[in-house]
Amino acid sequence: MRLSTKAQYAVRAMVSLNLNAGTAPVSLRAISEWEDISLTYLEQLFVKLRRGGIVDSVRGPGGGYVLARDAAQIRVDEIIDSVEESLVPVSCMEANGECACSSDSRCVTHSVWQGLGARIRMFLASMTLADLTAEARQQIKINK
Amino acid sequence: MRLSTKAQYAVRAMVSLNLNAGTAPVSLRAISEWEDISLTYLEQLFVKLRRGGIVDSVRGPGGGYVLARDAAQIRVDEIIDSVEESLVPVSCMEANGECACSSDSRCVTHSVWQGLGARIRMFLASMTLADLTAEARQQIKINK
DNA sequence: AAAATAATTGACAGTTTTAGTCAGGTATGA
DNA sequence: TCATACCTGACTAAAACTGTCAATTATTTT
Repeated sequence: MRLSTKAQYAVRAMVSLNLNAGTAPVSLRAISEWEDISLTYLEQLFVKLRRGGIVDSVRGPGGGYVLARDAAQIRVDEIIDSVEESLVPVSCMEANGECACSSDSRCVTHSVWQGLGARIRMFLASMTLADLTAEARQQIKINK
Repeated sequence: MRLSTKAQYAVRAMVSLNLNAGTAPVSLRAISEWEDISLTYLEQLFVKLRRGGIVDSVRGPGGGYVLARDAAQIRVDEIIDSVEESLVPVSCMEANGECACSSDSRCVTHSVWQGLGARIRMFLASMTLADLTAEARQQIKINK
């Protein structure tokens, strides 16, 4: 029941992006240094985040990435969805909650996984990037 | 964010065991046939379930496995713990909630994972084997 | 126009985990 | 003692994870 580092990195990178968002776009190189994540790996993640409508890219010198919309409108589950990490706990079950199993007893236990998946989704959908960023600012202030 | 098949199989096998529990112990061979799970794989799982205090084994001819205590006293999270599937969503975090990370921003996102882990645990701890078995009986009745 | 910057893409590879199988050994009841 | 059933450890094929590398395209600055 592990969340992949891909998902963890994506969320961290997004917090970092928002923390350092000024008037100018933020380059992946900068995030790479701040967060100590491989630049090329970040590139992979941000391609997906862009396709997912989470960020917009700005090309050329001084370019980088900016939030596609307000941080308060970006939910954590959207970030994880974008990098293609399934939040459904079992493989045979689709995002809509349907299942293609034959065995009876198997589908009984499925109600458990289905309920679990719904809780996970609900929790991650209840948090926005703005929440996390505010928490991060608080944390940094304490550590000073 | 997948639950391993190990955990899924363990829960299914426990439901099957409880469904078919009479006066005699239930053999793994029987569960293997009912649930279409490899016998040797089941053996691996039940060694751990026994060590986890979920089931007791009865050796010799006519032997098999029985519940170590009443089904209503066996929580789903205990079953999953027994087969050694971590319910904590990130690797650096221990079951106690502590984390050994250095980066500040990383630990900010950790509060998210920590909260998520707690929800998962809470949900799975709220369900007992008796609940699942009752649900299974209901399901079987409907399908008839 | 040229150069520099930065995003974009696709192929590839090492490592780890998963999901089992296989070959035996050990304890128990009939 | 013999069949049954549990117990153990080693082993393996396949998949997923976690990146790296090389090359390309687009944009802005000089």
